[in-house]
Amino acid sequence: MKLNKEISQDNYANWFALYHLCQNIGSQKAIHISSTEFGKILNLSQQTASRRINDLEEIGWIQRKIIGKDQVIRITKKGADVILAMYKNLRQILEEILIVGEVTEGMKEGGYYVRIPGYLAQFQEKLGFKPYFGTLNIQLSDLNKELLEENLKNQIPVRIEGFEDNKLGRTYGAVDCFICSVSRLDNQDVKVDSAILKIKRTHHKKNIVEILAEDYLREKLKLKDGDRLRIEFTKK
Amino acid sequence: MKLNKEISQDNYANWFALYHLCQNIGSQKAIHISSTEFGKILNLSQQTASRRINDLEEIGWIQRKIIGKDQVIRITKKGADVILAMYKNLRQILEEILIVGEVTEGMKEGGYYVRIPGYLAQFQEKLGFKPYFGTLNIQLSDLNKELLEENLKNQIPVRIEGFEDNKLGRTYGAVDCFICSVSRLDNQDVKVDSAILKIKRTHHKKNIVEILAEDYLREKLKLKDGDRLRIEFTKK
DNA sequence: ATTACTAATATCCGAGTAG
DNA sequence: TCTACTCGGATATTAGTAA
Repeated sequence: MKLNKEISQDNYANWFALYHLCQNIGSQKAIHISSTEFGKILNLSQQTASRRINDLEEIGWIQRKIIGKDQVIRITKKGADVILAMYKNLRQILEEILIVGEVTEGMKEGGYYVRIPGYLAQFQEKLGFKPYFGTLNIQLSDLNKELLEENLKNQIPVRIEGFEDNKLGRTYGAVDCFICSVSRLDNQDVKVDSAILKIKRTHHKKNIVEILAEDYLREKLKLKDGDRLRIEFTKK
Repeated sequence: MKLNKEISQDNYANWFALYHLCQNIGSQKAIHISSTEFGKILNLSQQTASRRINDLEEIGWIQRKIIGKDQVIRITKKGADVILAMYKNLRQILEEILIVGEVTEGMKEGGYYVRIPGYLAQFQEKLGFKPYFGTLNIQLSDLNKELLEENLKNQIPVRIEGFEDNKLGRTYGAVDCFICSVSRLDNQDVKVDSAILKIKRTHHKKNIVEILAEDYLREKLKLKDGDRLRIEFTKK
């Protein structure tokens, strides 16, 4: 009984059709494809594939030219934006679901910084807490690391300035911190304000992140090696 | 006539249901949601929403507990992987569609490097071509820049080593190059082997990328300011 | 309240086919 | 060949309820 031909933007058949088109366009700017071929891609008949293409054109997600037997399709800006919007949504979802890592042993570089008075004073002043004298190390999967890095790009770091120790005659470099909160995966009620320590010369191989907090996190969250933690950014 | 209840993984109704669930779970590990509420999110009836939840559970994308009137849903690993797979596919699509920028004026830092013999010899040796004495500057949108950065992470750079010039008594830092090819958006047939110059002290504000090639790209591709170029990375 | 069954109905798909 | 129409049958959704 509906009069508008149900060609709406939240029709997921259309979304999937666009998605598959994009996948098959690859790096060309346009694709020559018949409705039969497209039907094969979508696991649908030529007739339905043809209707999909029509619908996508009506929505304005694609542009299409039929020249004789040849049909040339290109994705419009509007269509690319639809893909982009979904991409961004998925990224957000994954960041929320997946920024999770395992507690791993040792207090490495991070702990070193906390114990140097020139840094410690700054941590205390700029982070708003006096950090425990060691850091908690979190091991991330490649994907988690990647997602974390992407996330950090959108954060404004707390910059701990470098300084010189004249007596020792040596220089200490600047360090960036990223405010976050950490919690056990199995108890989201207790979230501890923390900071990720971003040290210049990072391990490129090991996806380990160092967490700074006021409390001794292993005790506070009753953590042992291998326990899983979620890192969150209490953002905007 | 089909006996298997058509609860398949490539059923996009299920995919969208999972997607919307994820969006509403947010950073909680689980969500309390009734089928009526879920129906509102999906723009579907309570009955259909209920069936969707059942289906998702059967596929193994979610896990669900009904305790009295309360229904608690959590995404399984398998479900998260489905989202992740789509994310990765979209990223690939966007990289192919969207790594596009506008030609902008000037030969900036890049050109400087090419003219220094200590660098030039290395460019020639390691890139396999003797670069033109200036670079082409490409202005990227924030998103394009972001996608490019992500892409570069997966590339192995050609490292141009730093060196010292004893006569001048100064040091030159290392530079990373990323092999790519560039082409006009409106003529994908001509692709020019090039390299992105990754200079340490990048403009953090301006999303400008510098391209090195054997030919004078402005001439070779008949470019003027504002023309759009696609940057591609030939295969993985 | 809930979830979810069954039956009625709305929607979608593809065979046949025209242009 | 192509695209894309009509229309009957297949499938999905919802209304009415039960539990």
